[in-house]
Parts: sequence; C-alpha cells; structure tokens
Amino acid sequence: MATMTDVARRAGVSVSTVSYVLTGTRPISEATREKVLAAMAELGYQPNAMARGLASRRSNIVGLLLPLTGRGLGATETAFVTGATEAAREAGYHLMLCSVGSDDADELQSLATQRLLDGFLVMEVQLEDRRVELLRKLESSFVLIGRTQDTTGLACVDIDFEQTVDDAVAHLVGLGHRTIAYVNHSEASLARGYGPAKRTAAAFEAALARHGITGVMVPSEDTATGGRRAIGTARELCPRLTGVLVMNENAALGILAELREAALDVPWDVSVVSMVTSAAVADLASPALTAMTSPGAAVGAAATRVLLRRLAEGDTSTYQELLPCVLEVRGTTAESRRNK
Amino acid sequence: MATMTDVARRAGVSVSTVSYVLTGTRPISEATREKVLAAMAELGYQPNAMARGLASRRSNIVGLLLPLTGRGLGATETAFVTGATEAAREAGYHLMLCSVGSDDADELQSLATQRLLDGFLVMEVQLEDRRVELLRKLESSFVLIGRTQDTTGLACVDIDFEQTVDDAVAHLVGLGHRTIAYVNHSEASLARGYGPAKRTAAAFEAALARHGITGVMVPSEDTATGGRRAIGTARELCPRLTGVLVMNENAALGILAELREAALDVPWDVSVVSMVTSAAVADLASPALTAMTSPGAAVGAAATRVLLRRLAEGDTSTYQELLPCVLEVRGTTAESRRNK
DNA sequence: ACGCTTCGTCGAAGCGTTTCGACAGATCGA
DNA sequence: TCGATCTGTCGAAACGCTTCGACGAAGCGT
Repeated sequence: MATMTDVARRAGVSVSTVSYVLTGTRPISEATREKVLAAMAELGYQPNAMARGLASRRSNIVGLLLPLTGRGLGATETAFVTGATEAAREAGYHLMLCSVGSDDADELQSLATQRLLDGFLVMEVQLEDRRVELLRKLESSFVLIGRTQDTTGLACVDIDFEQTVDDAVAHLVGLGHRTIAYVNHSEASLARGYGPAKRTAAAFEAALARHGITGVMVPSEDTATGGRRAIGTARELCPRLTGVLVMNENAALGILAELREAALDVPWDVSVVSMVTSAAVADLASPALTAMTSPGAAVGAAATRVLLRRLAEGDTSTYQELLPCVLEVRGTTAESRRNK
Repeated sequence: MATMTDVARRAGVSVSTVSYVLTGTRPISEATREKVLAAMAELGYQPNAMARGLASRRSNIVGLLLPLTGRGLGATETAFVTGATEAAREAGYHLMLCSVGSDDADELQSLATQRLLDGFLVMEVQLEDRRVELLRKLESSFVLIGRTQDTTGLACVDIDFEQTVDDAVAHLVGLGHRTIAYVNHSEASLARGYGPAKRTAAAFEAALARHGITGVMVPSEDTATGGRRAIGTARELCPRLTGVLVMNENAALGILAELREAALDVPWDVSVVSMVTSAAVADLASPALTAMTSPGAAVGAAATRVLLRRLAEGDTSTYQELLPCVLEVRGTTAESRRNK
C-alpha cells in the first residue's frame, strides 16, 4: 500500500507538497502538480482515510440516524435513504447507517463523541425528540428529515403535510365530495405525538372547515386489516361518506378491498386518495390509486445537501424546506354520484 | 474533548496502560483498571475513532455494497439491511452504505484501497460479478448476500431458492394441482444472469419433471401490470392451468387483480403462491397471499456474523449458508377443483 | 537598484491511538 | 537461596496524513 511518502519520493518533492496537490489548500505550480499526479497514478496511490481523518478532524462521513427496529422501511423512508446516499456520494461523502431512535440517547452520545462522523441526518423525528436536544448540546451539525414540535433554530427538510392534505381535500371537494373521511396513522402514533399524524389531523380539520364540509378522522393501524376496520368505522360514523383520504399505503389497499366486498364501486360510489405514496405502490392496487406522490428521494437529497453546506461553511442558521407531495390522479377518484 | 493523555494523567498512569484497559490486550491489575475506568467516567472520555483506526489499522466499519439506483428497495432487501445493521451493532461494528453495483468497479477499488472499511457485505450479487473478482484481488474480506455462478472459495449467505421452489411446488401438487405456471423475474433479469431468476427457473423445471406434471415459466416485469400481462400469457399457453407461482410481490398483486377481473375465483379456480415475500405484503392482498416468507433479516444477520468472524479470526475458508423461505398458507391456495 | 509582496515549496510538529521492547518486582521450583 | 518465569506497567516509536511557519526566488513599483 503506497503512502504519501512514497509518492513524494517518487515525484521528487516533499510530503507537504503532495498533500497540497491533493487538498488544494495552497497553490502549486502546474509542473510539480503534474509530477505528483503522475507519481500517484503509477503507484496506484489512495490516501488513507483514517490518517486523513485524524489529521484533519473530519471523516467525510455523515451518520443517518434511523431506528431500524424490526418493522422494516416503507417506500417513502427507503427513498429518503437512497436520496441521501446519492447526494452524499456526489459530494464525496459517505453515509453511515445508525440504528438510533429518539430513545437511544446514550448510544447517540457515544457515537457523536467518538468523532467518527462529521454530522447527522435525523430520520423518524418525533415531535419531542431527545436526539435533537442531545445533538444541540454536543454542538454537532445535524439536519432533520422531519420536524419537531418547535423548530426554531433548527435545520430541517420535510414533506409539506399541511399542503398535501389541503391539495388532497381540494381534489375531492372539486369532484363534488361533501363528506370525507381521513384514515390517519394509528391511535398510538397520535398519542406518541408522531408529527405527520398530528399535523395531518390538524390540517384535515382546517380543510373541512375552510370548505364548509363534513367529515371524520379515524385512526388506523398501518396494515391492510387496519384499513378495513377503519373504513368500517368511518362508514358507521358517516353513512353518507363519498370521499376517503388515507395516510398509509397498506391501509389504502385494505380500504379498497373492504369497499369492494361491501359492493361499493370505487371510484364511483366512493373515491379514495392515498397520501404520501410512491408510484410503485399506487399501481399495485386495482384500480390504481389516485395518490399524493411523495417526494422521497428529493427530501433525502435536499437534507443531505443542507447538511454538507453547513459542514463546509460552518453555517448554523435556521433552515426550513418543505416539499409537497404531488397529486397524481389514477383510478380511485371520480366525480361524486351523490351530486348528480 | 478529553483524550487518552488526560485520562492517564488523571488516573496517575501511563497512556499505554489506559490503552490496555480499553483494549484488553495485556493484563492489568484490578486496582489500576478501576482507577482508569473512574477517570474515564469523570472525564466523559470516548476514544477517538480516527486515531484508533489509524493506529490499529481497523475501523470497525463494514461496507454494505448495494446499488441504490433509483428504483428503491423491496421488503426483502430492506430486511437484509436491517438484519445486517443490527448484527453489526451487536458486535460493536458500524455499517456504511455504499451504492456500488457490479459495474462500479473503480469506485469499489478506491473504496477498498482507502482502508476506511474492514470488510464488505455484497448485495445484489450477479452470477458474474465484477466486485467479487476485484475484492478477491485486493485481498479484502467479504461475504456475499446472494451467490455468484461459481462459489468455490467464497463466503456467501443466500436464500435457498431451489428449496423454496421445491416446497412451493410441492404445496401446490399436494393440493392436487397438475398444471402450474411460474411467473419469474423479467426477461432482462434472466438475460443479465440474475441469480435468483436463473436458479428458480432451473428448480422449477426440475420440480415439474420430478412430480411428472406440466407447466410453463413466464418472465414478468416486477410490477402489477407486468403480473397482469404475464398471467394472461400463461393462460394462453396453458389454458388448464390451476396453480401459479410468482417470484415478485408486485406481480403477485397484479395477477390476483387480473384473475379477479377474468372472473376466476382465487383460490378455488386458481391457486397462487408468492415466493420470497414478507408477511406485511402478503396481507396487503385480498385474499391474503399464501407465500414463502423470506428469511430476510436472518440472512443479513448471518452474513454479517460470518464476515465479522473472518475479520476477527483471519478465517478465510469457504463458507456457504442457505436459508429457505418458509411456507405460510393464507388465502390464495386451496385444493384444486379440477381434481374433484 | 531597493525593499516589498506574492508564489511555490519544504521541514517539522502535531492528530490520538496502538503496540513493542524493556524492566522492576513478585512468585516459583529446586 | 538463586536464577527463571510471570505480571503489570512504562516510555517511545509508529500509523499516514494535514497544517503552520519559514524561506528562497521572482515580480512589483518607484
């Protein structure tokens, strides 16, 4: 394994000169730069990441904080990860996967103190998230993918849930639906203060009021069975319901199945819009789901770029970016019959 | 940030003694160990990962080679990743996500030469995979999650596709089905020599012969639409078909939808078994999919443990471990009517 | 022709660990 | 009682890089 000393010797220059060629921190004449580069190529030289990290106090690695507790990742979360990985790589950074949730504060503490990571991307953010306080205290750089309750002074990139709910409701209202159910995440998520669940609940209320229409919110497990149960409850509460908004893709499929079995025709009897859904999953359903397509990879990439900018420039100002899901009309929404 | 020197001074011992307490490479008396540990606790000391890595030539990080080219991860792949992350963490290792496919040889070359990673977990393995040759040449430690064509001398952990196909076919045959279609991965995957596609194709042929029954294999895109098209083709080729085996979950849902629209009752007219499927996805369908449940997390964890063992012990022998998917009967298979 | 910058390069001092050789003192068998 | 053998500890030399201060050689205006 060739070291910098080998390169320097071969090129007939000093080690520091080689280093300057590599890092560009000081001007180097074209002639010696070429000599050095040639020597590197001949030796197949690659700088040793550890040594570089030790000397420069930066590893070029960022940590992705993501609790991986069994249940696996949904399409949206996966997209966050791939978007982030891609963006990091383009900037010459690497991504380390750290299974660290809001409750694993001590694990994060030691991670951050080890100086292995230059900064953090925080996923699965809770409205009150202990990781945030901790990282702030340790003066680590970090960017949230998601939002806490109080975001003052923080950098975060998130899906614009409020806007997404507004757009979805507007779509249904535009089709003439006047009674709409919102099948949210589970009761437990709501109780735990899970951001997307709380925010969409509030936005839904607001949208109903704004349009002057009626509706209910029903919590549901993020499974097909959960969806079936939820739509049942919703129909009991609102027999005249013609529009449904669903937060979770799995639940959405359950709802379609349940409606079919109840001999209700989708989209004609009941229209369904799925939120924060990827195109791949939307096409799984039949008819294909009209959905608010999540900007997953874009969110991950944006968060990463913000983080890297902060690392490079020591920028530490507040930063917020909200990307809306975009409506893609497929087969589960249509003009309401009740209106005719 | 406290360093080892600080700890040593505070404990009244030398730096090397502190190091020995930490690494356990030499015996240390109980008395001084306590002093040192106390000093560490008081200072909130955490060893600097970079310095440690430089001096010891090991980073305690393994790379997960996984091309993340847009299309996102399926449930099974996600499970590989979470299983691996978990197993690594338990052993005090970290996992770095590297978007490196079979074609990104030079990227891998530089990664491996940087000495940032102790070893590699290789995912999305092709039958002929350039990463394997390269890693071998560079004398890096690595374990495949998947298999190349020729696995002599390699370490790999994979799903036992042959066994899985056998079990699935046996299940259908046991229910009286005598004409079975296998909806495989796409034509392109087959042409590219994608291992699971090739292996299952061969196993399917063999199983048909062994049971003395007839059937066809139809390639399909891994989408619902692809599945619809494929089942159509299969029914043209084999009008008497009563059993279907599907490789891809998305295609499976498409097949169910298509059959329903063709007024064929699942499971009574046609039984469907989905292969390498997670429980979560199986429940999405209605009726819920009878499926061969993939041992995803177990595979990831096993591969990681093998890799770590090799790193620790310098073991370099061949290692193979195949984990079968296990049959979970749900709503899409039943006794064949044609038999009655 | 003079001092003053600017440019390009060098040497050396870290960065915070691990690890090797050495060594004092305790332990042991004969 | 005497070497031989362990035990537990220390000091110093790496590990391979970055970065800082210094300095000779040009290039500048006057």
